[in-house]
Amino acid sequence: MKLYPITENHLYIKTFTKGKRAGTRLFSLCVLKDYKAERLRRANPQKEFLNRVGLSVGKKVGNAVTRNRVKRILREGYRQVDKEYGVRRGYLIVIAPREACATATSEDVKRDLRYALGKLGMLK
RNA sequence: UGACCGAGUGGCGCGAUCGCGUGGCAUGUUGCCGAAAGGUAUUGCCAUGAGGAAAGUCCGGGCUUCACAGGGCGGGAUAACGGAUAACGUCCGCCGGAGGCGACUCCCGGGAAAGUGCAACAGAGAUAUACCGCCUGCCUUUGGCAGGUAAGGGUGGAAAGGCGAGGUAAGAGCUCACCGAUCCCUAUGGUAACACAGGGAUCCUGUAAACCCUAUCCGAAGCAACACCGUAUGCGGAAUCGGCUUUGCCGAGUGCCUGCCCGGCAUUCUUCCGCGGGUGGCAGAGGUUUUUACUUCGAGGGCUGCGGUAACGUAGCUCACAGACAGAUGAUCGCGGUUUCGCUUAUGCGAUCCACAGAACCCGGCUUACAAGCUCGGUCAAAAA
RNA sequence: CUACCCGUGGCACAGCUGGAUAGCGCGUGAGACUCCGACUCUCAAGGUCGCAGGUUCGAAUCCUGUCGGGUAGG
Repeated sequence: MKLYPITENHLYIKTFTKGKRAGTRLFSLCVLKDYKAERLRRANPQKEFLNRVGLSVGKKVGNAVTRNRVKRILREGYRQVDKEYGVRRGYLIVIAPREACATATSEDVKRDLRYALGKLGMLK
């Protein structure tokens, strides 16, 4: 199950302003229904709905090495949560880490992701 | 043993599971996005996948385009000397100066005698001067006026090189000896800067990291360069000329060469330019080949030999090494290593730490950041022998 | 990638070109005024001029390097 990134800036803005939010100590997470989900489903050979995940890591988090590490841990955490609990498909998900994320471990990130996604009713 | 100086190395390792980028082979769909060019998707296997600074973007080059014609002005950079190099503002050696007991370190190190500018306050006076003082003359003699003087006082960062003798009314490089500084000549050493010795001339404040002068070098822009493909529907901008002796010439306009001028090139028509898409550039370059593959070259890496004080050069062998575009290296576990701490006779056990930091066209340097650990060479001091 | 700007008391700025006093406003503290506050007035404290080196008699200012922050263009 590969992760599809969000590549357009306007989708980030739209998700932040119109989507549902859930915040934890480590990050703030926004979810919005994907209008192009049907098209993405048709492009996929399995004909499944997909989630597009965007990571908005600001310069406040740290230097380039730290920002890359935060993104890797978040992707790994999302992958494991999706594998163990199952995330509902057809949504745009934007995750904006806070500064505390720079020192967090992967266990912390996974736990917070599960909490935030569960709060928004995204888990099956 | 302690303190210190210089140079270099190093950048945690191995294994298992899950996951990611790129390339290849197979598998698989005739799907999805797009006007087109083109792009993209499933699964499996194999290969491969960040640094010494990838960073800052401070210099130099390759590469690409501009018409890779020219001249002048302007602008920028460098600054003892010799060498290395593709090139450099880099590196090596060396000279001079400064610092240190020493190993050694530091220095934007041309010209102030081409010209201009500036030097607050203090001081009489800041590039030219007479406040006190000294001397001479005159007068109406507690003193005043005129002239001479740069020795002494005081100010200042700097006051006409220092000191002694002669000289003088008093003085003064005014003259002379010695010393000092700058320049020139000769001899010796050195490729040279320069050193040392002798002779001559001059002695004139500092500042060029003020303008400037001298010598040398530099065309401009940058991979968002640029090339090719596509250009449906569009958006923005420029021009739609004039005269004559009419297949043309001249003027004018526009665009470009260049920041400006001269000079030049293109164009003047239903056409040109810019923007919006994609692929390449892009993983060193060239050649042969349908591909695979082979081979050559180089400013690539490693090892060895030779030359050179060194930077470096050269010969042989060997290796082939990331390439994205929301941006790929991570997570978990196990074993081991390193630092520190605690317990322990030792062994050992437990905890802890492992930095700075992420390629974006590519190289050579500089600068900055950096946890331990390790190696080599040298200096000084103390003690012991 | 290229071009450029700014770092000065706690805060926002001037002074830099053309070198010689570090200054203004707000804020802080004390005092005066008032029955008490506010306003106003007076006084005071508070500055390695981002850092390091250099030029100079003398550097916030000039030069070089460096650190941090920011702007514009394609």
